[in-house]
Amino acid sequence: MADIQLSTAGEESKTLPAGITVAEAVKALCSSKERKKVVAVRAGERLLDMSEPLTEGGVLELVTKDSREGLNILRHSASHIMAQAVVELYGPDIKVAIGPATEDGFYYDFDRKEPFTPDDFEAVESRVREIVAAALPFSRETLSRAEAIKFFQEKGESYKVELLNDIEAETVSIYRQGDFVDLCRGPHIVNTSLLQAFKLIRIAGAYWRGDEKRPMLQRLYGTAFYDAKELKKYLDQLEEAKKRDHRKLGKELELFTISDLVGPGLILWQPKGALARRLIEDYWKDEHYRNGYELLYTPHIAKRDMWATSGHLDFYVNDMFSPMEVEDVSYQLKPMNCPFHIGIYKTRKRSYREFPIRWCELGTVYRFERTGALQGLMRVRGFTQDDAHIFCLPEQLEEEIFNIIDLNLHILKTFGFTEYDVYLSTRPEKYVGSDENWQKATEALKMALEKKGLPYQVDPGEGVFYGPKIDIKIKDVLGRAWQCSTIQVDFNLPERFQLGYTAEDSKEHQPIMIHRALMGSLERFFGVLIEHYAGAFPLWMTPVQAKVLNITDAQLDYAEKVFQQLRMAGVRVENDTRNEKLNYKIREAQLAKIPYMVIVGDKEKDTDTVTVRQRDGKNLEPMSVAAFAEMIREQSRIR
RNA sequence: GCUCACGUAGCUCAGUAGGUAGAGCACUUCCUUGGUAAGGAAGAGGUCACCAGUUCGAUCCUGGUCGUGAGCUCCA
Repeated sequence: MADIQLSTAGEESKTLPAGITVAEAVKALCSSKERKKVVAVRAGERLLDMSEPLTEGGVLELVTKDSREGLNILRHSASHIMAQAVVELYGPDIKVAIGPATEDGFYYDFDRKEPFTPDDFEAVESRVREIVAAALPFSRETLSRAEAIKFFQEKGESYKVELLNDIEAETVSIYRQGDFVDLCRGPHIVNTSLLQAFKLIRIAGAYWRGDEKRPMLQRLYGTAFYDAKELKKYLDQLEEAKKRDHRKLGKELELFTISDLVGPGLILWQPKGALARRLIEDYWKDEHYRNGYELLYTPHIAKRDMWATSGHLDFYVNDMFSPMEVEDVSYQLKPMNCPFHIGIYKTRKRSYREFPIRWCELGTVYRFERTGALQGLMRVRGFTQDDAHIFCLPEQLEEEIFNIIDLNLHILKTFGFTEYDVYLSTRPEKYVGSDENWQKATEALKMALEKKGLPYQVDPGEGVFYGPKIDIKIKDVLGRAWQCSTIQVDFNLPERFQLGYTAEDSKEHQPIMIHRALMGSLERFFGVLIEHYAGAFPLWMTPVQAKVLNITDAQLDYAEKVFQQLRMAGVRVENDTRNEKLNYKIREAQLAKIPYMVIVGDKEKDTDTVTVRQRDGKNLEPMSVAAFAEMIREQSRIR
């Protein structure tokens, strides 16, 4: 065979014999240190196993263990190994479906009559370890689609046959390790011994191909890393996330509750949570006032006819609560605030001179969610949107978007979120509005993002049917992403409600409408905040800033005086005058994550001072009550 | 909604070859007046989620309902 020219990215090419395997090529091209980290290579579009022969010259892009892709390869292989273990353990009456790598691990779906139990974990894990110890090579074979269909049909693997029927290519690949054979594009690790750090995480049901009309399969989730330390880090992070779970902290800190009395997905804000929410709302309102918004209030129900006009009955009924009859008229609990704001817009004729009109509302909406979807504060049936609608001229669109992004990032920053993923969603298949408008609006969103210098990803076709949108997913302190902010251009509602304004030409035109929410849902955002701060809120939004702790009953009167003085100075303060030891009181205040403990004993009483213990356990120098109040005021200022 | 698991005092959890229950914390009272993460004692508190069935008898077994969790689906 002839020679071919191969090189790795950025290096000089070498002449090597055609038909050489990837492993041999890598050996020839890379240092031994580099070589150890390589698990596959990318040649053009394709990822290649180490064992694949190279017949054409070109540039090989190394896929290393420390890359995302390299990790995905390991995890994908891990799913095959787990499937092998399961098939070997639970016999021939089990069918395998699919087993890809995911964001933080992998899964494999099985069709098996008996449910897996946590006890099976042990068995599967130890079987996996045996397979790993056996260092079985992953071998790749290619065959025609027809051959593959025949092969899997004979094995009774009907899911694989179905997959094959949907594949268009005439040649497919299968991978074999030991006696386990799976339809797979690859690539895979060289042999099973590379799987050194793995763990089964959980069992769950999953529909075949995500379709609830099709059979429910059993999905085993696991995760894998090249390095045991990485696995430990991941498991520790899961542990940490569990500690921060807003449902757990919400209960412990008495922030919110969900009661059987009231119903699932409906949030009861307890005094401390309600206070934190008020502080968030006040901040939000102030910030909006400063940015030229006007505040609105609108009701929770409206005539069903309105929802017919708005189009919600056509495209949103499944997410709405059932209607109610009032004096023979049908009313509807609101799933969105927009039509109400339109009701206010339509109170009189509007002039272009008024634009942009910026109206905001903390509007509580109700959406029907299937019981299985509900989750703490994160997914509920009644929630408050920090909503706003901006009515503007086409030429104002870009600047308005820019201003919204600006305000958005500013507010997120105040809550400690400075990292985000930004997505621009473009026109979906089903849409309303003219192509020209879509293009203009998408362009305006894009320009605003670029002017702001925000890196973003385009989500083609993911826009809402009525207009393109920007979504901002914030990253919390554990690096988890939460979708909160959304900015959407709407061509639909102005048309449906026949909105107009008189332009310079004294003719009627249709305004552009922007919907946007920054925190998204106050409930969910609060949930994210609880987890982000692990319940230890910053001073400005913590419900209790300080707690007065007296040492003995001898200081009861002084403690009361200090407490009153702080309260009058605007400090959110509590007074713990119970007949308990200081240690005990400190422990409780600490667990309640109160930023400052104000300790008053005889020493303080005699000198008219307080000793302040911080949440981090450090003591401040004794100071006057006035000085402490001033310190709190200073530190509570939002920058 | 679907699959699996779970549902015992305010909270965290024990428990019972099926004979109507227990701990720690919290709560109340008393003793103690103690300087930086739990002082001691006593008391009160539960139709063991709800409804049916099996049984002489069910918190425990069976079925259903409701709720919770993990996913699927969906999304603020």
